[in-house]
Amino acid sequence: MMLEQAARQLEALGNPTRLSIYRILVRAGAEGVPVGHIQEKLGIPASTLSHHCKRLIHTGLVSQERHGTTLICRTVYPAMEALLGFLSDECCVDGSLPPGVAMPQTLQDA
Amino acid sequence: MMLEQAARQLEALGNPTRLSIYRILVRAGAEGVPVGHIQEKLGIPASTLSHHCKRLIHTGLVSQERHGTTLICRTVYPAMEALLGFLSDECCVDGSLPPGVAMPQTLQDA
DNA sequence: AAGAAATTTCGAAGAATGTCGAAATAGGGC
DNA sequence: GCCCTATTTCGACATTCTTCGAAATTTCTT
Repeated sequence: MMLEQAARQLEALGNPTRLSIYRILVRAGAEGVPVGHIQEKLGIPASTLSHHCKRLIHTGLVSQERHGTTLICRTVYPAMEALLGFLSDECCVDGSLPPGVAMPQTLQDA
Repeated sequence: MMLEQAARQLEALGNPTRLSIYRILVRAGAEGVPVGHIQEKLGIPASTLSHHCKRLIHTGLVSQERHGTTLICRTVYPAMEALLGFLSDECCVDGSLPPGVAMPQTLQDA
């Protein structure tokens, strides 16, 4: 059930705070970002941040590495690529639309 | 805040049942799929399915069209592309990894 | 207009989330 | 060993999900 895994990761990203964290990490690249820096940028309590980080880590989208007293978070790119791949393959997109698709209609809300 | 919108859509996809629904719709293409057919495939109560469909529709990822007594659901491809675009741009991936990324490490769990 | 078919809306109940402060842990430096 | 910094863990509480049956709605058919 690859779908279960994908759902867990999508759910993890489906929270404004966690998506913000993830974006910060992706943009930081291989260097990674100390938890403390993320906290400064987001301005949220450490306990809340820690909770969200744990959730991201648990799904395999993010990894952590200790450097002295600071914990550095990093995007796990293969995981991200796998997720995007799932959405593109299992669910298509990438230009090769599924059989019968005729360049769809627009719609924006929420 | 494009991020808010993306988070809402990711959250919508971050549920196994809804991701299954979405996958069925994407694979069906422009034809779309009647709610009843989705119910048969998933084998869940109509009220539950209706609830999940509403959620997907509310985020703009899915649209509905009436055909007599049946309601046909369809993927809103532009929305999907926008979401994938957000993940690829705001968060990169597509080969053009962010500054400093050196082809990452592996990691799978959860 | 009556009846049947396809879905949605309406509660309700239990499970899972999101947040936050206080207290506990891990690592380094003196 | 003690203190300081960086984070996590531990409740706790309010909010939002998830599910489902029963009843209401919409539309077509006769």
